[in-house]
Amino acid sequence: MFVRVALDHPLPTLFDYRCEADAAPHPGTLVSVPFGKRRVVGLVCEVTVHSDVPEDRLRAVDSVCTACPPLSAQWLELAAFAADYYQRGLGEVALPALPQALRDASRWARLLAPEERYRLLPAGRSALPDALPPRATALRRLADELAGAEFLSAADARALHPKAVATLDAWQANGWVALEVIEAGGVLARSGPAPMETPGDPHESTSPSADAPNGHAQACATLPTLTDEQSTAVDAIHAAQGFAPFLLHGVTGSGKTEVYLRALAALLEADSTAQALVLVPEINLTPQFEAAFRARFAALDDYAIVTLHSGLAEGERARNWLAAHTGRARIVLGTRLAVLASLPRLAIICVDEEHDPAYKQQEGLRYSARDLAIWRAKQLGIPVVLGSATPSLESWWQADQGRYKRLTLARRAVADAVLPSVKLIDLEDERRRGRASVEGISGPLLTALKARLERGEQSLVFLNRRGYAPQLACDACGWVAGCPRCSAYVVLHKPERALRCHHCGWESRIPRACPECGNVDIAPLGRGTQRVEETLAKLVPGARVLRIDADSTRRKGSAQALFSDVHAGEVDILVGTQMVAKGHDFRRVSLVGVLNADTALFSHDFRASERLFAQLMQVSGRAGRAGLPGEVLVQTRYPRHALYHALARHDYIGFANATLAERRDAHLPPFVYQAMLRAEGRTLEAALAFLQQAAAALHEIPAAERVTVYDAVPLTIVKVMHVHRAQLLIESASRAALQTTLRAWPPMLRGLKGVLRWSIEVDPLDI
DNA sequence: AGCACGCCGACT
DNA sequence: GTCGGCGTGCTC
Repeated sequence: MFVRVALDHPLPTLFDYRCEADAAPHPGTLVSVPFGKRRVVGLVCEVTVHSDVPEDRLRAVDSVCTACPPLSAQWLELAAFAADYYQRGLGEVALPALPQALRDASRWARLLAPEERYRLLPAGRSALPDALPPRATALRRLADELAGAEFLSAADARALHPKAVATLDAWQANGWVALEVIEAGGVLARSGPAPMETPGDPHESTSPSADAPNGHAQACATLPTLTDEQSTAVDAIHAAQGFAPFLLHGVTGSGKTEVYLRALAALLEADSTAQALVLVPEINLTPQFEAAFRARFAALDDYAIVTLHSGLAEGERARNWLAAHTGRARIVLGTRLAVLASLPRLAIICVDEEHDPAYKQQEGLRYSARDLAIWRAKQLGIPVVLGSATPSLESWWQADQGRYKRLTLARRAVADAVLPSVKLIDLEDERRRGRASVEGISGPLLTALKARLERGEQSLVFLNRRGYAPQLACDACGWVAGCPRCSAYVVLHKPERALRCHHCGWESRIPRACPECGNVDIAPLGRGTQRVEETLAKLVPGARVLRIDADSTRRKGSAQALFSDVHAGEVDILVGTQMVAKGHDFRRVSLVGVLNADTALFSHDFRASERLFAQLMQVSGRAGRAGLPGEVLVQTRYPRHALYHALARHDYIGFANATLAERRDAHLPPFVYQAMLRAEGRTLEAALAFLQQAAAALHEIPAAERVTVYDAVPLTIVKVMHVHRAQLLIESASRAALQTTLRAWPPMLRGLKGVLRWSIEVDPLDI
């Protein structure tokens, strides 16, 4: 017997291996096979009695993974669709979709072994670390690890200190920690009391059901009353038969989450094995959703609700993935990678903030999790709910065409909560009146910030640029600090006293003088979050200013801690990048200030304004969610720009319709379909030459007659890590013509030389 | 993608 | 005389 195996490898072919006839694995099974000099894990796609590969070149399957039941035919079909659509090999799609632990044959046995882990109990949280001798650094580190994560596995503890497990057993005797044993397949046995809600959890104080005792019946008693709009939406989803895509267009704070919760509850109650998939755009949003889902579905056990995202430890990711795969998990909550999870009983998919660009994977297989979610729903004949206050124009257009059913939540769900008032601060006008901004903060914004501080309300200042200043420049000769590996300026990071390249991570110390002319008067140019944080601490005396961005949340779990501080009211002014704009339910924020948004208005990227509008609507939506009157102040030099006018009127529909009309006239997506060929070469010339040959090769593809081919151009950041990059855009009004062309292209491209790497991206977001 | 083989410049 | 640069080619 032979098996045809998909491997994570750029060639799109399957590889044949011999196997024993009586032990032939089913399709969908993981196997370990010899490949060249290595052993790799592959996925069995077919079992046959014949192979075209000469006998002497065939090798035998090494071992078969029994820890994991075979992936279903439907899942293989999903992987095959994604591979075909995004022009990759099946193995390149299927294997990276699996948790790393499953791709390492030496760990298969341990996945079956029961796992022990320790969880810090409230008693331990208050007793530790004061009970420890001040110099017991190893013990303190152990306590820190426990406090910093939900739990600590015995293996991790042992890695920390050889005697850690003995210490943990002693702490367990004290009632400080609980030992949990997870049997294979995810059965949880506890040795201590059930863990309490962690203090500082955002939902403990705000969600009435969080305080309810366990049990579904009790939780039901405290369900929030639905608005008429929410009821209509829930009823429509509930009544859906078969494949039913919904576009849930709900203004910020209109209670889209409640609609997901009700839609899920109906399906999960009707079928005790049904599974639901809920996607969120950012890891940071999973804790808040997880808390809401656990509170609502308290009757389900711990493993019935699992998260899947790249922030999980490998072991936990494997366990959660297996829980989904075996059907034990009823609700899977995750980021884009969760769309490729194996869910044998999937009955509904919700995609929250469906417009968010984060759903587009930007390396490796560049898939759109939202688009794959819709494909999965269609494959299975189930409902899919796309929620957003600012739907992507693609989805909005689908709804216009009647292909998605539109559900509208036009009002905020909390009684008395209305949409915030949006005011534009004309920076030119301020300057003309002699009221210059101080360090980028205009007078009206400063006044508003001080007023909120006096009233004990919180403010959020949004600026989509991290670091201290985007450039460090010399006044005398015009030198600007650049990255030696990339064609980009380096960003000044003041707390770390470093210059850092945001494209490759290169870092250096801040020079004392200009390396070109020796002038010591080099100065930061422009503003990032660090600089604004510093400025606000100076300008608003007494305010507790907190910055949340990719730099301040680099350490694992720190984002959650920072957000908890905001929810607990320990922060007066929150400064942040888009990280703070998305989805968070800040109850005490009544003012949102937007700095420096104008740059996106005149971008060459035709999607820049759509992104900016969505981002500003999102961040505006953080204000006034709990009934406080909310105010949004946008600093701009173009107060008459149509985008800002639509923002001030909260007029997504007007913006969407106008922008769609422009796109139609300009023959841009969603009215054409696009694909991008990118090439990386040692020189720009090599990359461009490759793309020109690639464009010429299109003449040999008949379907390409209906495809428009643009000129090869360098990327905006031409050089990253000493590699030069260029791209070639092709598009067609016919999806089929584009797909046929794309299928024929890679074999030709593989024959071309002179380039380090090339890749095709279908439906690119960044042009 | 890895990982080999293979052919030309700076070091013990 | 070797170590090691990355160009080319193969993996059932």
